[in-house]
Amino acid sequence: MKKAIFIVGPTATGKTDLALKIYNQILVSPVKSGSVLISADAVQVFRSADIISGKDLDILGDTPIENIDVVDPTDSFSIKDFKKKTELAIKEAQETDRLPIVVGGTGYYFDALFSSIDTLSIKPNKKLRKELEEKSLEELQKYLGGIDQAKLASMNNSDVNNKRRIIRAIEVIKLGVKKSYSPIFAKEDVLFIGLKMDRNKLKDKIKKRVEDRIKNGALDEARRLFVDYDKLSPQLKSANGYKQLFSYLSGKINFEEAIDRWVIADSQHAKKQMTWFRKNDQINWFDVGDKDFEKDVFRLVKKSFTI
RNA sequence: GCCGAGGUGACGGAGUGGUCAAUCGUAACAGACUGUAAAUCUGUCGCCCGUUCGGGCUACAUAGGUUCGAAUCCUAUCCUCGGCA
Repeated sequence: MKKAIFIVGPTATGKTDLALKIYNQILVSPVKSGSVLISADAVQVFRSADIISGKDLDILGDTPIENIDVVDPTDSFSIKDFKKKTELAIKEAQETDRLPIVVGGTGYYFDALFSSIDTLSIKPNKKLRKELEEKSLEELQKYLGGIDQAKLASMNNSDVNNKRRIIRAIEVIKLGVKKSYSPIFAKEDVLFIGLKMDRNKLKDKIKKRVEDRIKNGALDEARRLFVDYDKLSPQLKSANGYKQLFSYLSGKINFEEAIDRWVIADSQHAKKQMTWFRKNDQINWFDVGDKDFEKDVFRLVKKSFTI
């Protein structure tokens, strides 16, 4: 018997919409006391970041959802916070006989729920990071090799060239691993539903969606946040849409270019999300281009939970 | 019409006789990922063979020419942009 539903897939495939439908379906089920919607999204955690980040407030209506609007735009939020909050929400759901439905596109966040990431307890050391960031890649590699040759040797070509990863590695070694977190369940305990879409169609949809968000006041939202730009969380500053509109507001690029770049960033994001999720062989994929895909999803849900 | 600048791979833009299938950036494609993950990083990127290595073909507006050798020099044509008419 599965213990939860995870709805994954690239942006703009209608994950929230499907989650809500399943939520409503389970609401009327005689064997479950309902479900709990939990978001796995690294940007929608921020308050005041609504339109550009694509919170589906309109389709959610009054339906409660966890992990949305949990921090201020100037706060930081990390995978550690996600793991903590999500596990709490899942436990609570289980205690009240409700089914946890985690929906989102941040693959890394999902993975954190299945593995004991020992280094997660090691907080970022701002001073150390600042200090190390000034060093060149070569210097950092040398430094890491000096304190932990094995770690350096274990890093792949991609990571060895990634300053950020080397700095984190050094940080971890300096502070030492303290405690480990055990996962709340295994991948096999989860019914994975993956939504996908033809790449070109997805690109078109992303473009339209960006245009809609502009019509719905994305620029005003960006302006409001831009006032406190220096204090904003780096995560928000670099998030799709925000990054480009901030760039426009600071006069670096014109509006049209900002829009174009936003669309491109979203498409690239979708591609990277697919790269991430493709590795997970537990996912049951559904093409949202198929007319009857929802029926198939419901059939699978029913079968998996006997509701 | 005259004067000036220029036409390079999907795009931007280097290169100004040989080491050029052509630096670099973007886009695209594939991938990595253990506290920034919508982040950060890696690989590929004219076509065809062949394993790394290599080999062949077609290419720097078009057509000729000079030269052992041209994206680079010369001539003509077409086109673009700026200035003057």
